[in-house]
Amino acid sequence: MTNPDSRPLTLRDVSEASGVSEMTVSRVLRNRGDVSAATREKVLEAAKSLGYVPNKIAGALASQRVNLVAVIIPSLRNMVFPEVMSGISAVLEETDLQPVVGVTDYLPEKEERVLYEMLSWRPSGVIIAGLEHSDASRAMLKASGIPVVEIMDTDGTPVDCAVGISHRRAGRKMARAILKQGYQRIGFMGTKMPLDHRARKRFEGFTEALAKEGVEVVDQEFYSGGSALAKGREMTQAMLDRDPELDFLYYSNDMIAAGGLLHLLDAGVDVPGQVGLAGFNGVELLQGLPRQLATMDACRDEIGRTAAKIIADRTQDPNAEFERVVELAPKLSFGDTLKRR
Amino acid sequence: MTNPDSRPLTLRDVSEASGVSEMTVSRVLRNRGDVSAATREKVLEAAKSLGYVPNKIAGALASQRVNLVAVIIPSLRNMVFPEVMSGISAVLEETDLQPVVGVTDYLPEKEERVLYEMLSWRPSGVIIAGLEHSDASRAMLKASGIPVVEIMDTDGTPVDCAVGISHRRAGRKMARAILKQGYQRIGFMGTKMPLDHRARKRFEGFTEALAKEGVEVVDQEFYSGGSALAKGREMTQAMLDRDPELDFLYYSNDMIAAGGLLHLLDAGVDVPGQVGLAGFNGVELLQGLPRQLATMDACRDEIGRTAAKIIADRTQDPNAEFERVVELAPKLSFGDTLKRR
DNA sequence: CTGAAAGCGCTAACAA
DNA sequence: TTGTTAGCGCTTTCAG
Repeated sequence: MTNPDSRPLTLRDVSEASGVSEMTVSRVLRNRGDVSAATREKVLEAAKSLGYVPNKIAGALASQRVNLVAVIIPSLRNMVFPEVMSGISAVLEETDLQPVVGVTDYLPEKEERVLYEMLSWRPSGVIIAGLEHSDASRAMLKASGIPVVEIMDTDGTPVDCAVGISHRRAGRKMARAILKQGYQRIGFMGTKMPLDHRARKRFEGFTEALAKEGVEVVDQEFYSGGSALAKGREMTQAMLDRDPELDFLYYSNDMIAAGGLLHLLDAGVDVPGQVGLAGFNGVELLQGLPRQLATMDACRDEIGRTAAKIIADRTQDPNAEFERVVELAPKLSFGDTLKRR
Repeated sequence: MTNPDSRPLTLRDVSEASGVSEMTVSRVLRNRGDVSAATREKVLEAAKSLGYVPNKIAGALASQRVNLVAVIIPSLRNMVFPEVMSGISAVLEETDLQPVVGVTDYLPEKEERVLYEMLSWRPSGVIIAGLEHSDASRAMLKASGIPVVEIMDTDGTPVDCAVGISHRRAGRKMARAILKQGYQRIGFMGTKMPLDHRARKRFEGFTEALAKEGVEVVDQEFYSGGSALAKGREMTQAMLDRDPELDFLYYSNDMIAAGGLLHLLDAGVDVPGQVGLAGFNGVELLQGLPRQLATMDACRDEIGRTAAKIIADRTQDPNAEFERVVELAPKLSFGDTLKRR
């Protein structure tokens, strides 16, 4: 704030400094329409030497166009979302659209506030995590008249369109893989997050597929707060203390699974011979653990890219075709912790 | 996009629906000025039933006020920045200001673009990581006429004001602690990031303090890309192969330090007896490792809070007093990997 | 190729 | 307590 009182520069300032009409200055600055090289030169020089920064607020109001895409996610702490963001940014950087992030902390009311706030800037599109929203949020999305892509999840009905994976199917797939390896006494650990619908759906799919084979989860535990690695350790120890016969542990995310793995190795348990282990997400962060964790890739980057692509296409051409639901297939990697024989 | 062609609602629509003037509708919706309970009621009902979402673009243009704070950081992947964001959000949530994030990927040119883009929305303040910016960026910040807080680092001269820690001092402090424990043959591993000025300054402070005691870093290695944990493992193994006499390893961040730790334990090395270890950042993520890493807390949350506080105060009162440089003191934790005797 | 006029949707300032 | 008027800084549109 070296320049606290001087009025911000306007087009008019550039116009006066260059002796060119505001309109033509505006054209030059936006590379719109034909402007003679000489005039363009004059304008550019004046703008640069003054240090003019255009006022997008006025521009957006006049043109009724805002090159912003609202991206609404539950958290930045969970590495999943920064990775989705990367995919989105990578695609939007090829266009003139810009992502703007809003964080909901997994709270529907906060989601509603954030959404309202973002929509009031009249963005060109919305990318929002999950298919579960308050009625008011759904109403706002519907009324907005802009492309809306719900991401991460495809188990449900999108307001407009969706890109993600089926977490229910992912849970089932993992359950089948575990049973196939001959594991039988299975424990589950996850976050205590009634509002993390995707974790819930995975768990539901998981138990459902087990049930189909007559197997039930022997024990389960949910945590909240604290360091995931440490919690994974603690819960794993506690669960094995309660039931030393457990032969498989399924975790709702890779971090707590890693904690569990470290505990088991410390305790001298044979992994995966005596006890198998699997997490979820395929976070790159964790490559380099003593054992490579069995996990399932959530297609984060591709989800981001696909969602951004849909927004970009539909922004460019409102009649562009698009799929209502894009279901990606998560890849199961067995790592070193899911193979009995 | 269920509602693709219908014109977005305006104040006028609410005005007509409620039979109240636009101005009064505006007052109600902003809780400004005195409005009779009856009128307020009518307006609120009309607005809600129509599903009206105000147009902040028009509002901002008319009022010359934008309740946005631009937050410009190098990356969302490095957990440091989401944590700073939390601090910022926590404070701004008490005000009517909203953070908007821009990511630079550690590239000065991208920083310049992002800054330009954000300033063109005329935010109420800027929080930007680091003290090193291109001339153009510094010029824009100076000319903006709004409060600018440069965060994370205090080794240098801020454009307006700064909140952070001295990374040089942090490096020195760690060096002294290591020497004091009697370690002598010290190796260093870090990211290959010429543009990560803070890591560079830590390293400079580190070598400087060692030099003062006549000690030199015996070996050093820099990496880029890949999983930090895995890289930490590999580099550590390679370095110890090159020089088995090393007795201390200093890493530029906790993730690679954790990889190093896992390798050493696998290799049966006595930590910290035979080889000591230290990282940087104090990421909570890593609590739960077999040994608690020695590290230094970068005061991320407090940096975010303090920076946001400064912006909030100065936005409310342009003449508010504030410190030009707030240097926080990083706390050194010895954990289990930095104590010889 | 360049310019003039008329708003975009809202709010500051004033009047009633 | 409520309403009226005049812009905010730009872009659209239409005329030169």
